[in-house]
Amino acid sequence: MTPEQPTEPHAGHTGGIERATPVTMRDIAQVAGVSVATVSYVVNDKAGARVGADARDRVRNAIAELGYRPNALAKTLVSGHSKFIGLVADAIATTPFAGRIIQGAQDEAWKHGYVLLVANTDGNADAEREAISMMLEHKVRGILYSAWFHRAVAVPAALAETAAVLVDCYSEAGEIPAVVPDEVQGGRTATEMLIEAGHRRIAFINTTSPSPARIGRLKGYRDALEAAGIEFDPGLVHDASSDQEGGYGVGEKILSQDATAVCCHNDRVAMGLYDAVRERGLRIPQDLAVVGFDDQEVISAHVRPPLTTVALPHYEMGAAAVRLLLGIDKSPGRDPMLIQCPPVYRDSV
Amino acid sequence: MTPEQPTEPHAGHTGGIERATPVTMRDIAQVAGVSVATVSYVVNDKAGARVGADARDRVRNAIAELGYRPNALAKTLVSGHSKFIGLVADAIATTPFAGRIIQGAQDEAWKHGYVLLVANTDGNADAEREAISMMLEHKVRGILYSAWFHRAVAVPAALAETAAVLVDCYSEAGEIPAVVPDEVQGGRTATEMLIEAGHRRIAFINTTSPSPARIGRLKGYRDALEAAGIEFDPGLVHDASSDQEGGYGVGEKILSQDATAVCCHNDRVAMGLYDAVRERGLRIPQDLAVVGFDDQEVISAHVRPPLTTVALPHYEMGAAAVRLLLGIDKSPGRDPMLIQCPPVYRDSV
DNA sequence: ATGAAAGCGCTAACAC
DNA sequence: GTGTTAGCGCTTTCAT
Repeated sequence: MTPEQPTEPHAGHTGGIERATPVTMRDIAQVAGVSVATVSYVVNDKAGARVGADARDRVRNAIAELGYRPNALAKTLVSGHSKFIGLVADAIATTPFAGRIIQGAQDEAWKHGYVLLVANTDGNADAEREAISMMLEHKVRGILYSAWFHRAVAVPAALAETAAVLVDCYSEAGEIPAVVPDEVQGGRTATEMLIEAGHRRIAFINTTSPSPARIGRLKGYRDALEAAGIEFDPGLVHDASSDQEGGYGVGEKILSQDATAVCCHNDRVAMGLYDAVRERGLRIPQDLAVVGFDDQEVISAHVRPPLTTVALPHYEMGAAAVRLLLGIDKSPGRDPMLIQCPPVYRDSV
Repeated sequence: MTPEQPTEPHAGHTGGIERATPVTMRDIAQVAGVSVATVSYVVNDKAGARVGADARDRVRNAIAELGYRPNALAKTLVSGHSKFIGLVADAIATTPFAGRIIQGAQDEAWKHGYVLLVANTDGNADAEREAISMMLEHKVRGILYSAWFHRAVAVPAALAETAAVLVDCYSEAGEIPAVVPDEVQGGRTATEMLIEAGHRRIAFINTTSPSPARIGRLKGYRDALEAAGIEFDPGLVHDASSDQEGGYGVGEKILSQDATAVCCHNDRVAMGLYDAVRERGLRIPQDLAVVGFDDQEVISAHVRPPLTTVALPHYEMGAAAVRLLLGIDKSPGRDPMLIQCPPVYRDSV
């Protein structure tokens, strides 16, 4: 050990729970009696790098002995690009939905050697700016900007500084690629499940808030009706807030009609409707067939009877967004990429 | 512009959605006609660095003009420590719980200038090893290892290589600091809400799976009973699976007893119990008062009547873990740090 | 008040 | 086959 090579490496962090001992390539080189270049070659299994078997072994041993970990940050400095993908979300915790986007993105990113840098912003513009700025400073490969429910968003200007993909949201201008659920297909699928079960008088509970879901799912409903030769009856379409209370509230109106089935805006609405139906001593699906939307598992899989529904493809959107970002999938031009909402068959139809 | 300074910066990434133009400190220095050292000083507002007002202005202008962003990675290389905190989760998407841990951790980390590197492992040991390894290579300040429900875990060996804190789980050996919910206090609080409402015959639905929750909450229940001078009746304690089906299943048994109130293992159990109660034409809370546990908002806030419950402090656990990791809070020795489970008053009591 | 230069850990020419 | 060396973008002494 030469005197210039201090035994004591740089002091560890102070405060908090501690750790020290950063073992570097130089340390390995020294112990193995080779140059850092050689160490680099064996660490990276460099193709076309001719390293002697003995040297290779000595390096391997030294690595095992000293517990060497390559410094990904230094690597990044050299190569110019990091293995980070940023994900800015407006509400990680509110619903399991954001979680599924994160998981889809993370799994797909992982496959390609990338890691997720996540930031929650609660929709706060300042937090958003800061988050994006921090990601940019960390030289992310790109940024996924996600919303927890499908809607148009005002894209933060800083996003233009890097590759970006919108997840479960889109920019009206269409300047940034987006991945969103196929609401129309979802609405159609939900309705078809009912039609296939023989229903002809199918009510539709729509949300009161203007959104792609409101427009798209209704269109899907009408498309399905039309395809089945069933005439659309506007009287069967009801607006309600998109939660349990909303579903419970329109229950009476629907039950007083001659509908035999209902498409609900989402699972929560269906859950409220269940209560209304039960209160009147009626049964699902015998007296009224119900289909939900979202496949919010805590609800749909466990109400009585378990709810037949259509799943919102959050996981797939996260994954697709990463593929788009990485150039593995091709962007479908200026229009958002539509992800299918698959049917989930349970017992309410 | 000297010939050695190519106008065209390093080629951007290829494939995927592109971006280029990494503006460096050298570019700024050149444009501002100063040295990189000076640029560094003004960028970091270095205390005690004497920079002329004119030079400072020129640098500022150049930064604005060229759109310079400091390279956080290079900074890290120099300083030795990064601003990353790793978060390894076993199930980001399954429940909103993991999301709340992430959010708590991320908010607290953010406050101290740290960013979260998240990895999902689905409980897969290989994925876990890889995730931790990747975090170590990125020289994280420390790692948060979290479970989505409170339990003992086998701590991956690699965790020993860095600062680590367990979240919503603990190691039997106690070698790593942990942050967990105070199950006993939670059980006591739940029971007290009932006692305060005048109930004396209080049933308790426990989970069938062995866990700190199973043991702790029951103890809290008994503590509360004892403190109120109510004798513990083992016949009032029922085991059931910890979901809606479980709650529904024990409903009949409980209703056939003379209990006037029930502590449920969690909100899902309570939701199932609601169904059983309703089926018999009984009302909550008039005929039976119910308290849940977890405060799983989609359920608790929206069943009819809204459920009085006790919240699992996921957000706080995430935040506390970060504070522990950073040395802002002190670790309570070998025992896990207990986080309070606060009561949430709604209408089922 | 400002600049030159060393060096953080690593990769990739290019020597030998 | 293996070593030397020049950076990657930045911070920080130490001169000037």
